[in-house]
Amino acid sequence: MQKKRSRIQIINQQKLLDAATKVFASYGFRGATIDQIADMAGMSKPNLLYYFKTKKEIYLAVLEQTLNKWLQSLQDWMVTGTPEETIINYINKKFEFSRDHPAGSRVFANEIMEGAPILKNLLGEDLKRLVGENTRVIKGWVTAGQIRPIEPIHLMFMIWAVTQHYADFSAQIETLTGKTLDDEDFYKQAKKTAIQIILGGILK
Amino acid sequence: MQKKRSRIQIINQQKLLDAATKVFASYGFRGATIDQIADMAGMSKPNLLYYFKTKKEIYLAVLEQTLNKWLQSLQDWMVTGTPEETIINYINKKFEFSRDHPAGSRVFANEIMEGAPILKNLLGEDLKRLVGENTRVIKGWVTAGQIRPIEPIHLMFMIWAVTQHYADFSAQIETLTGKTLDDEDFYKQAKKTAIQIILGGILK
DNA sequence: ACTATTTTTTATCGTTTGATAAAATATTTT
DNA sequence: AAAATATTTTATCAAACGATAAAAAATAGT
Repeated sequence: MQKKRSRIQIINQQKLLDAATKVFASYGFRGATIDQIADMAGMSKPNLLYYFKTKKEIYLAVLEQTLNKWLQSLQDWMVTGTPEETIINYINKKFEFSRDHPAGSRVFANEIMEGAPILKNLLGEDLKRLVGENTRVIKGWVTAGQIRPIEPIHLMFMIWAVTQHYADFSAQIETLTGKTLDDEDFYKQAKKTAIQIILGGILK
Repeated sequence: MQKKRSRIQIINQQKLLDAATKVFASYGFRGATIDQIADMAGMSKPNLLYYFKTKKEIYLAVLEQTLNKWLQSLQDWMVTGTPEETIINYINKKFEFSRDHPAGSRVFANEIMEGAPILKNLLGEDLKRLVGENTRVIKGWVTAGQIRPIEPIHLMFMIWAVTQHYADFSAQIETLTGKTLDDEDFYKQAKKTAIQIILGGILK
């Protein structure tokens, strides 16, 4: 039976999770140190370990929180609209996530580049199922002649790639353009270009 | 005056660079350890440090080597052909790099996510210049009415995003599809889809 | 074959890192 | 206000890490 978390506990745990997300986003699990995380949260190391017993525990909590936000942002991709509406909606959601949770996006990227040892289990079959459903929808569009013949899985990879790119490589993008997704105009233009190309590439 | 490198030196340095590229690709600069690198190269740690005095030195050597391969693979993007030919050629080159140097691609990705502290200086203005030239070419296509109106920089980001995605997220791609770019059919299909969509999205 | 040089191994050092124990302080409950 | 509980700080540890010194072994030059 779990005791209910106190007010102070909730505040500090969230403060730590936010700090941890940023540190893990920059340096990955192995490269991040709990000293860094504690510092960024304005806390001592043993105090951090009072809330999360191990480095792995706080990393897991970060992954879980990010994953929830991510899945939540994708819930209604399955809406039954026209291909055009659906794709636009999907790209919108993904761009939103990249803008609102760039650190979370990079945590995923790091985890995957380390071989996704944790995320693989955490996602389990959920992502496979989700991808399976989506590919089936796209396949349906193709056979119904609503879009040009296309390999669904690669279309999905393409959408993921573009939207994540703006979050994961924001450092590079900023040196090249001086802008980030926080810039309203830049955000709109990036999204518009992605939608224009992808829709133009699959619609008849 | 530098003494010429011995046969053994050349072999071992390359062996270390190859191992280091893989380790840095997985864990980034901070997360990688020289023990891991030495192990993977079948060498003792002090022996590694005989060839590269510090961790930073071997990291720099890895970045430099990868950067050279990368720039080399992009040298002739400026060929004056039709937009269609040029884009296809460019995407081809990028896909080739992702297939032949996936670890190198991930080293870049890690470096950029750490804020690109080294790469920023190493690239200096070179990348900016390269990007500037390319955007000018694309802009030319637009004003000449050869392709649909498009924001050049975002088109470039899109091409980078897609091609790099297959290298950087190969772990995820493999769990979802069971395939990697080493699979000839998968490689062709990924490339074909990318070209189809991007060309379809920009050509009139 | 002998010497000089290069390469490898063994031993070790100071720091950093993840983690624990226990004392001190703050907060909540009664 | 006193007692009970929760939180924070101080002190410390063992293991891992980057790095060095010096001896041993291997290779190259004469």
